[in-house]
Amino acid sequence: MYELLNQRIREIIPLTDEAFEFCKTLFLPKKLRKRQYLLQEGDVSKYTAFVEKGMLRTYSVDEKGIEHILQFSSEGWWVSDLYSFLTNEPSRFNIEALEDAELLLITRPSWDLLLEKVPAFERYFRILIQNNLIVTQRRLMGTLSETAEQKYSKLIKTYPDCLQRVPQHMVAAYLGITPETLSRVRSQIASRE
Amino acid sequence: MYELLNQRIREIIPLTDEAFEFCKTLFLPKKLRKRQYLLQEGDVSKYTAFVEKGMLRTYSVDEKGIEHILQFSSEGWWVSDLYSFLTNEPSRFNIEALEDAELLLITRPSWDLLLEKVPAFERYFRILIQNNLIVTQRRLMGTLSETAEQKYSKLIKTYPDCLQRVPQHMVAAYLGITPETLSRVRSQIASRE
DNA sequence: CTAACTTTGTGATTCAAATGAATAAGTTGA
DNA sequence: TCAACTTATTCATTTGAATCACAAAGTTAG
Repeated sequence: MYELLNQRIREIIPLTDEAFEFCKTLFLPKKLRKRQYLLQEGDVSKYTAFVEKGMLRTYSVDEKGIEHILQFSSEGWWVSDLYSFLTNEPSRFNIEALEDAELLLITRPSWDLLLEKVPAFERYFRILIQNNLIVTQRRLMGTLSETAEQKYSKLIKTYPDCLQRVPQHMVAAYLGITPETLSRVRSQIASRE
Repeated sequence: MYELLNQRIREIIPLTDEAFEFCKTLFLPKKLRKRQYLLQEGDVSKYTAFVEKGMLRTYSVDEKGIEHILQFSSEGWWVSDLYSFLTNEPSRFNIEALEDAELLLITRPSWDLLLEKVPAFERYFRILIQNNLIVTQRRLMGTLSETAEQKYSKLIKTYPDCLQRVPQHMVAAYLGITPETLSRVRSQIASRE
């Protein structure tokens, strides 16, 4: 436990052992069974979580009852509803474990303390959020310009592993297409080879 | 000049006058005429710009030649292609002045220096990027779940001023719909009142 | 001032993907 | 172990928005 967290942080910022020991004290280990929720719509996102093991999805449900997936989070990634975590407003998102998962949770007060006591973490989170912004901007532009097939093709190139672990109808909910369309796209691609 | 920058920074982080004086030395004032480009596709984004005056758009052109607008930037906002600025890779975006504009430019080396000498700026940019990520995530989810009319209605609620300054076909390119569809949506909304 | 260009609005037609419906295979748990 | 649920596929039909085409009003530069 904590090895992956340690490793991921040190890939981005240098950190003394002492600082990491302090960091560790702020996290709360938590296990989730498949289909358990880290966050449900209407609740406040009390924690930001680092994923040690497992796979989660962050999704919202629109007025027609259709689910839309914001992101999948596997080992080494962070997950929360940033807006709710920062403002204490109720979240519009659900965060659900798709596999049994092991998480490290940090509360808002602990997170503030971490940023205050170890200012290098301002840089760490700035870079993390920056990278997230870049991929989200790209996904947004792709959503506006690409066909269903192009979106799927790009996804299998970028995250081939994710598709092995996630059911197809959730991949469709991530791409913003119906499961039927995804099924058709896949069979078309397959027939061309 | 610099008053707006000063004000916007101090809304988010406290800063000594000395630190702001240093900060000022790192920026290069630049005027753009309407239709001039700050960045063109294929070039590296050498600068991040703070908008003192005017309105710009950041857009990309897809393989069919259709323009898609990532963002509009008016007074008090920052603009650049973050990815290109950080990696020195050629940009896929164009940044164009929609009105005569006054900018404050900062290069990557100066930006690094600013972060190094005044670490509070790590926090400033972290918060800035964080807010940008939140609105981009919302826009992405809206793109996946909303109809053309819902997207437009939300936009006029959120940025009513922007619509006064930007031609309709660019609003359409921002929403990811055609100018014809936008025209129809507008007349439908108007006829309902 | 006016010709060229930009911007907005409407109509007819087309198209990609959604919807609705049915089936079958795979998985889960009592 | 077998019923209940989940998942993936394939069909016919519908639909929201794109595309094509044109007109008219507004703006700009020489």
